[in-house]
Amino acid sequence: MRNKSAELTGVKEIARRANVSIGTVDRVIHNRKGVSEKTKQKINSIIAELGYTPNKMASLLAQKKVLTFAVLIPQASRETDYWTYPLSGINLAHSEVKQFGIHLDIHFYDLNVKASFRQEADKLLKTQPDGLILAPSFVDESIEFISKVKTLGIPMVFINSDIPHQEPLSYIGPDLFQSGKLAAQLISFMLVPNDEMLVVNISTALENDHHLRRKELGFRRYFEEHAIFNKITTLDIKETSADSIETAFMRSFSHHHSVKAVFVTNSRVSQVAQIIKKHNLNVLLLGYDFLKENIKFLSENLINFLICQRPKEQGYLAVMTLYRHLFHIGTIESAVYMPIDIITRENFIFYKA
Amino acid sequence: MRNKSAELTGVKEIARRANVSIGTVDRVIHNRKGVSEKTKQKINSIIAELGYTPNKMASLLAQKKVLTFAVLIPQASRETDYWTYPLSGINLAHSEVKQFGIHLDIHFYDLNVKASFRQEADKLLKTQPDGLILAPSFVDESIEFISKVKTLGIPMVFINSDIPHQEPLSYIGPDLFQSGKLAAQLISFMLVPNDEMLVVNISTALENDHHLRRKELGFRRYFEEHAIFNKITTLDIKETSADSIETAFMRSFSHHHSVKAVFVTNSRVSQVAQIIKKHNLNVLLLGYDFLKENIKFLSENLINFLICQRPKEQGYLAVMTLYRHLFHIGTIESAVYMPIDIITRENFIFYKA
DNA sequence: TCAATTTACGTGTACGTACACGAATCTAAA
DNA sequence: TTTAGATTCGTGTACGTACACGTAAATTGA
Repeated sequence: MRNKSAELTGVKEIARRANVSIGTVDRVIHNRKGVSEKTKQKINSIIAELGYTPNKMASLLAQKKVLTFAVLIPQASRETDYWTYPLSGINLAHSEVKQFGIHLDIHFYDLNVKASFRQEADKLLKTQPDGLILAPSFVDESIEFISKVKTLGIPMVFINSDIPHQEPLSYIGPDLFQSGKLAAQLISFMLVPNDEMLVVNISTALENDHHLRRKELGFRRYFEEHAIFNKITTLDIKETSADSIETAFMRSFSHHHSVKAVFVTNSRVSQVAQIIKKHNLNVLLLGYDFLKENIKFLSENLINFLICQRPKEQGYLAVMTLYRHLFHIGTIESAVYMPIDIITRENFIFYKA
Repeated sequence: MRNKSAELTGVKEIARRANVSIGTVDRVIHNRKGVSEKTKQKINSIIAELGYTPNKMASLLAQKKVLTFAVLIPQASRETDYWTYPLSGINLAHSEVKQFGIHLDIHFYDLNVKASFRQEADKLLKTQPDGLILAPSFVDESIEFISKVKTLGIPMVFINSDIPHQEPLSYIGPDLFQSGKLAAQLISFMLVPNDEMLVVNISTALENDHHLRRKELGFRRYFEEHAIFNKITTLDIKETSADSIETAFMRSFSHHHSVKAVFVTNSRVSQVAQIIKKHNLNVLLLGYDFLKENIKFLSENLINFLICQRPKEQGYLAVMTLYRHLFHIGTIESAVYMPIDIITRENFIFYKA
């Protein structure tokens, strides 16, 4: 006898108090049928009285449960290694939970090829995963996919971007509008009357630029709210080759004589930094994301601020959220907006992307 | 037979391959004596070959292990509720790991009473904890305590501040010097020639002000490195009553006619904000920590930047680090420097302190 | 060489839960 | 009353590991 006293818990004790066997208690706990209403109530009341919570370790052990989480996110590309960060967060989390029998089934799609999303999504569904982590970059394709997932009853977590009215288990990612406001505030500190600003949205025609719009809206809102009337010009660039960007940017820049600050609404800010360096322009430059290229220009002082929303932590939290949901650990928040981090030359070395 | 095939792992399989019983394998795994060198080597090589890792669930279940983590941190006080944040992180982590048999034994000391540290430290040691989380605010007292802890072989994590040459399992907290540099950079954006700056260190005589010095050093270093020669004045205030601070601050302020920015090196920045509000002064104000009072002034635009180092996450990580250490999950880094977060009026609502 | 140790190993039970199987009781139709 | 069928419940084994206990083999001393 290992534990002398205090055998206050466990199905055995419940069974003893209810004058039934542990099998019956087990049935009640898992709402299986085959128990009379009377004994079920009796057992439930004892469970409540004892504040019984099942021993996870024993439960997992007995179940020999192996859960598979499917992941569907963009492939990191030559253009940007952004998605390596969420991926590393996902892998980190996995390394912590795999001992509890959790497997990962990771699928990548190409941000430039919508068909690849469909293809991987279908492939993924066939494996019947127990949970899904999705970066819903393509809106229509995602909605179609999500409806299938929902009918299968697979819990789902969105990361990086949300899609309205889809109600996943949880959304983990940024609040785009607010991050635009923050960019505006940072610039506003250094603004004097008559300074102009440039908002640069760079994306291929294929990509959904909804994200960028939200940021720009937040950016402009800030100045409205604070009654700051410096001129803001928007520059949309739909062709992402270096030359195209340079041509478009320099044309716009030459039209506006007192541009003091440039706000690039996504991680392509390094391409603008390159141009600024080449033409030796004197402007404040703000952009997004902790990417190698961006950090390079940040440390050269060509980019002044990077706004970042913990891509690695997003991946980590996504896995942990599914894990916690399926193992009934704690409560799950339906949306986790990541902190909006400000990265500068002085703090980037401590940033854990 | 639940698992049809793939019985590739587990002590049983090891035992089978080595032609021994699981008892012998068990002895080898736990380096217990009573195994011949030959079979030990054989078993070890099979373990290596199989890449065997013990099933934590089964192991914990069999051990019926209950681990106690002792925590020794300052009591949150009227002056500052800072320590409620690390505490909440500790509790959050606990809620996630208590199902694995981890208990917490939390002790608080009074930052104004050194004796309370000693007292609680002694009390704590008597309970023979399996791990310790320590905020070593008082240097000498901590060193004495730490040596006792070390002789007992109790793994230990420091949070919030470090003590050199003590080599805990891990240090989790800020890099003070670097955060001072960041403050300097933020100010430098808005600086014009002849602007002056004020560095304000507020602490009781009892407290160790080593922290504040490190930040000030970083702050000054930034300007040196960038060859910026605006005047910086240091103001040390050793009496923390509101009146004393106001008198000292206003005296200094009136001596320097073009103070553009004030850098308060700890969380007492709200007291300075109060003065600035009262006297309607027009200066940039930077300080530390996500406290209610500070946030109030931040949203009133009286404080412009708060530097924050995730106190909640520090507590969370401390518990998780001990947990992971004792359960042999992953590898433990000897120092985890928290990201240096910049909090402004526009992003504070998303900050998870 | 034989007993007394020591060394080396095997066996059995326990941890708390899950679940298959089967036994007992009850209900209702013949 | 008999019996088929449903309902309600108990029993046994398994999950992978830890550890106490017991036993066989090797070693030592005389």
